[in-house]
Amino acid sequence: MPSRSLQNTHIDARLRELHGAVLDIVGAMNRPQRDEALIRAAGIPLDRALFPLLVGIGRFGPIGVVELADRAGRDHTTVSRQVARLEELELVQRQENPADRRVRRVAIAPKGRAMTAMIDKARARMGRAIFRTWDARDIDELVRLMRRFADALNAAPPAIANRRRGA
Amino acid sequence: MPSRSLQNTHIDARLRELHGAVLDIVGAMNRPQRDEALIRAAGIPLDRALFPLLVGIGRFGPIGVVELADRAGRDHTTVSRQVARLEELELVQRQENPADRRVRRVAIAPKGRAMTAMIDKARARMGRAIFRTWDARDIDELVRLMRRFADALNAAPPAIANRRRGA
DNA sequence: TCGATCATGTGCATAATGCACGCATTATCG
DNA sequence: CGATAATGCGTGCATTATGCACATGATCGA
Repeated sequence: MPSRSLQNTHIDARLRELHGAVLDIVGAMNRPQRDEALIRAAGIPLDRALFPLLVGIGRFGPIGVVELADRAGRDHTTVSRQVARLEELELVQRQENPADRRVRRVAIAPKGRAMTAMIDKARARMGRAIFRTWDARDIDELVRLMRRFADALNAAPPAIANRRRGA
Repeated sequence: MPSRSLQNTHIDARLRELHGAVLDIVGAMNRPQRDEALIRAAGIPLDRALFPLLVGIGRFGPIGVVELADRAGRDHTTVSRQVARLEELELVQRQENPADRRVRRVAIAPKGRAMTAMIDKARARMGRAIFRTWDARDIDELVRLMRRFADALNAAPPAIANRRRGA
């Protein structure tokens, strides 16, 4: 078994590569053209700022405003306003929660569901194109390891990284 | 060999899981608390908007404003202004490029290098904590597959996804 | 050589963002 | 219990980030 310092050297080198890959992926996701292409594909005009929230609500909803804001990395007041706009567009709806009447869970509305469905289809098309040449085993491994990595990231010590969902 | 439709079914299911993991990772990276914790660790106060650019310049610099803007997912005019502020703070410097005098390559300055070095150290600490319990093989696979995934994402057909660096 | 393309930057109007604060509800603890 | 802290949400308000239109200088291509 290699020494601790050798292990760290190995990990540090991999960490640097990993960071590069994460930056590329985050960059790709943050690119507004991406959203706009998907939005056009969905046929409904939508402000760029609203798009990630709609996707998040479709994916994780019904969800509270605070948690949604945490996911989006924005202040909850900002998200609150944007959710209000999404509600005006009838893409989502806020519903009272009898169990805890502090939270107003935001759920996707039929119109919004239709939109996220088209977006999902576009994403699936893109994904199939990307992974066409991949071994099934590599795909499975990518998914498994990225899931594990994401979980570890969100469970990381608050002092260095960040906390999540009160967990 | 399974039929094409079965393959697609399998890929679609994995794609959905993958999307979830990507959202979690992007969410973690976009969380402002993360940046602020790292900035505090580095000891120098820095606007949140400037932080990702400084990291990007430290990582990919010397780099042109347009390419940097593309990576950040912002308009190049916005990035141009923010780079100007970073230069005022003496964290980066813009240098003329004799080979192509249109571009002013942005490079990290000593003061900025010191800052990114501290940030890198903090990230490495976090990374070691996260991967402490991982097999070396899993780490290697994660890095390899995420790199491949990131490359594929950036090479994806512009119509559906996005283009990158004029490529 | 000359029009197209590219990298960069400025003026300007707009939209997004976050903070301070308040309200209502729930959790905690003596 | 009962008081107090903590949580979730939303509004007013000031600030700033952002993007578009546009201009300039440089390079490329035919």
